[in-house]
Amino acid sequence: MMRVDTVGAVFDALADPNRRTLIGFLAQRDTATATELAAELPLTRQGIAKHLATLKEAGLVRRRRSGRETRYKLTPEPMTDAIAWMATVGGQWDDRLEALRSHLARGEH
Amino acid sequence: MMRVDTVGAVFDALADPNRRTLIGFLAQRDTATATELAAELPLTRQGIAKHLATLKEAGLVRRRRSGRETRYKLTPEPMTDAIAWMATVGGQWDDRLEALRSHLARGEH
DNA sequence: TACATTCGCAACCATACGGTTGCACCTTAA
DNA sequence: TTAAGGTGCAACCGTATGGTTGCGAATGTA
Repeated sequence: MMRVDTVGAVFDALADPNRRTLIGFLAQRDTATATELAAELPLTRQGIAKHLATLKEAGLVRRRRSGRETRYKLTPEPMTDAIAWMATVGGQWDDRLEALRSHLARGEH
Repeated sequence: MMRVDTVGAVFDALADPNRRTLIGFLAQRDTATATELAAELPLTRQGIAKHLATLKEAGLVRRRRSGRETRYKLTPEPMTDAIAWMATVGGQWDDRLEALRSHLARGEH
């Protein structure tokens, strides 16, 4: 379920280093299960599952059950909202961010 | 003092809604003191000061003492690092982020 | 059927964190 | 010199959060 405060949820999700590591793994492997990811980090499967839950809460990941395993996939679209927020507040102070803001505003997608 | 893990510090700083509000205020007022900002939020001056401290820890704000007051100014440059991280991990999955990544990689700084 | 995987839920624990109050220190103005 | 405004530091408190263990339920395999 997508939260109301997308930007807040995204920043909150990305604030944890383990979660950022998980995102890094998911960026390479297309899809993974909690048990698979637990083999890569010094965390229990349950710990991984919790992190994946908050990532899903932020809309950064999609769960799909297939048989007896649930596979997670990265869905980084909500990041653009967070980026847009940063470009907005920082745009008038930083040239690079202003360039970014106008770039996003130009709607080149 | 600028932290080693810039990206982590930035996400951590932006994860708190009150801190995002503070950044919003600083984006409009150029510079402000903790007591001034305390008048805008339902927080004590000390609470504001703490938040400003973590913002400074992330390099998002600059402190400058002038007489008996210390004024804070927004320095959003570190946000570009955070944006770059998102564009990198999300680039291969999201066209908008990929466009952003290549935009940043084109070296417009 | 029986057994092994894989998962989700719940309880639990320690620590980090947001927020407050209290107070001492420095700077400006009377 | 006294008083007031503005800060910073430290102690303190409650809750949120990262992390664990334990266990029952569902799915796949021998």
